[in-house]
Amino acid sequence: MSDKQPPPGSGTVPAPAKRGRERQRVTINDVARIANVSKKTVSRVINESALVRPDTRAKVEAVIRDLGFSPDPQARALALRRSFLIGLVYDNPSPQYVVNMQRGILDGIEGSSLQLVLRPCDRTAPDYIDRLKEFVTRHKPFGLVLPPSISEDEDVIELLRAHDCTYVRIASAALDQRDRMITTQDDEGAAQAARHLAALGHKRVAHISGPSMFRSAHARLAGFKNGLKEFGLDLDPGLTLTGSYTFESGVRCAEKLLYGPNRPTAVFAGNDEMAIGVYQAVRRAGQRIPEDMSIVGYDDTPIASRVWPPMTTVRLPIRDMGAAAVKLVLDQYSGAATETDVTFHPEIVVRESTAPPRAD
Amino acid sequence: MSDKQPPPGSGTVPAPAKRGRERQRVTINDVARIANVSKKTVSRVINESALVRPDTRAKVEAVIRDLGFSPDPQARALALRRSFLIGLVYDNPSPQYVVNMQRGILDGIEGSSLQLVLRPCDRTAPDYIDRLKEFVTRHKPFGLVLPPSISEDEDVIELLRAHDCTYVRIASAALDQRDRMITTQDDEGAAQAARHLAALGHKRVAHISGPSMFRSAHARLAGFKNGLKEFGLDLDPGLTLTGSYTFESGVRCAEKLLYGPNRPTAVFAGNDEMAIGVYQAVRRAGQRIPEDMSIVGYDDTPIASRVWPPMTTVRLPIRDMGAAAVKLVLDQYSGAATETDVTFHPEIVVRESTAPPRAD
DNA sequence: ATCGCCTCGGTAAACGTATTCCGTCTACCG
DNA sequence: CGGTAGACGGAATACGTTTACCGAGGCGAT
Repeated sequence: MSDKQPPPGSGTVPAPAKRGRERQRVTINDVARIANVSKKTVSRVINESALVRPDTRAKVEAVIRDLGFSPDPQARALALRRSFLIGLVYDNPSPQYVVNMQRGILDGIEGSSLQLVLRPCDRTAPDYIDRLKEFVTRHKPFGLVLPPSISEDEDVIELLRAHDCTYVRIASAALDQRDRMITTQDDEGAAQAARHLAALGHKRVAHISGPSMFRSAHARLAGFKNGLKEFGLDLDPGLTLTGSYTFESGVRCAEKLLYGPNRPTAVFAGNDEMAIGVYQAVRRAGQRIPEDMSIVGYDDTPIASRVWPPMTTVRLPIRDMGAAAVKLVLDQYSGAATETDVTFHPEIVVRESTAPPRAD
Repeated sequence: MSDKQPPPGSGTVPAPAKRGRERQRVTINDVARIANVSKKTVSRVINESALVRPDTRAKVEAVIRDLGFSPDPQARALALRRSFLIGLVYDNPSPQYVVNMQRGILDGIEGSSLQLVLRPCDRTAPDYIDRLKEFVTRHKPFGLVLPPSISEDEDVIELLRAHDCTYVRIASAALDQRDRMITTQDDEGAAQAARHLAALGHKRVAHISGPSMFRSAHARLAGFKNGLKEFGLDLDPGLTLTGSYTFESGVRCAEKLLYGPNRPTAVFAGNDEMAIGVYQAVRRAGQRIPEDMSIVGYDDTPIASRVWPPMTTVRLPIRDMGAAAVKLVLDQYSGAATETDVTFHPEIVVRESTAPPRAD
């Protein structure tokens, strides 16, 4: 059926089969007509405007349900100059971290009309900021979720501000500004790791930190030092290496520790990915975990509980953080005057990769 | 600020700063004006129409570059009734598989104006098909990539056909129809695993297959049997278990094998995720890999080379497959009469989780 | 009864691109 | 030099939604 009234008197053309498409898409006009309201009122209902009486709203919503109407995202995007895409912009080298973040975001957009689009990028690429800018100006995302590293790039933040693009940062609490942010107490998590190892009796402990580009790397290093200090221990600078949050870098650093002077009895890695690298190096050297070397990771990604022995690590509720990030984006849109930052607390989960050091 | 043009003749306002927004978005009209062509010609250039002279095309393209113009995706989507989103619809229980597939798709859309959106779903949910339908009708994706399990659901295919939504299936070669498909010779890969184990001297081998919902599970089981047969071996039905492609199911099945009668000396798991579960169970039982139990996985996801000992597995070029899938979608759009299916061949990569069985 | 707020309607114009239906002009081939 | 196919223009409309501007009616409070 055409939704256009044929001009009265021109009864010649059958009219119905408008265009080749079988059944025409139901539009906001149909809803308005059937519900006996104006299309603007329908629009008001859809956009959650408060200026609509409850019974009217109910009536419109009933028609919407009956007709199975849902507003065309492309048309809305064009009119609102804002699409309904949530962009996940990441350059995190740990795939597991990214997967968990994705899950969280998907949890968060459940029930909304948002879609998750992936925007991996390479912070070392020269055109990285331009590509991001192009994405923002072209696709006008509804919101952006910025996990660590990206979230700590002030150029990015400035860019997003300039184009008033909604964003939520996920970052270490170290950042000065706490607006629109999901923070984690990385120093606290690292301190827990330090206390755990110190309590087991380790004296010579090593740390493999993440790349300096990540604030979390600094925060975890600092927290680890502080935790050790509580037990009167110092972190030997010679046992403080810098990796890149990747498996391979974990292997490399661990090998330096194993074959260098002053071999440590325990290693705290900046993330699970590198900790698994330490596993590999220790195993390759024919040594045992935890008897010959205790290992602690960070993040508690799935692999931590899949390796043998199951790995002691600091749990970060990455998935929950992703969901919370979306919630903040949504809140910012609806103008709800809720909190603009959420803090998550890490917690050590002790498994079997840590034990007292062997008596030498 | 009103966005209404002042009536001509009222030369009081400076006019340029139209709307509060700083710099106005450059549109196709600007390009047409500056390039001295009609906006239709610009549209023709953008949409790769053949009916445009090379020099005209060059001129327009130059202006496009100078102005930094790029057509508004939302407006295009509205006009073309087709968005520029590539949907990855998956229910694969192995996160690593999904990550690799994502990477491949991202490789594939590089340089195009497409975006990757994630559509996880649950094939066991009652409304799973309705939700997919809603996505397709509402967002009118440019194309869908369907990895195994989803790709094997004929209801889905029928749905997509009805809404003429472009899609590409990734599936075991077992499927009868080979159109719009990325196929892998799963039986061949499994046969390689069988030959490898048989050549090492294993007689009692077990198989943990994936859920019957996946064709790959059947293909790998069949291929494994055939491979064994080449060496005069049979697959004991009692040593043929069915998992769900998850780590936990791998653990459960392995425990049955370890503590059941007729303990095997080698296990071939339907994917890496389950194979890692076998690792776990064997380790938990205090046994050694590969001395007490040889293990072979499937997929060669990153975890395979991260565990200890590095795992022998059958490599599937998942990332390449994802990229190839996008290529097929793009080809279908441009009407290029290229091949409509691509076949990938798996290849066993021998690491250290397999060895001859101990002499009992 | 009157004022003022809340609710809702009508019309028209955006938003930026694609498409359709011609018609005109150029260039090239024979 | 004529014919023809290819290249391009102009104007209008569609795509489906939002929004601006105004105004009208209803209802409770004063």
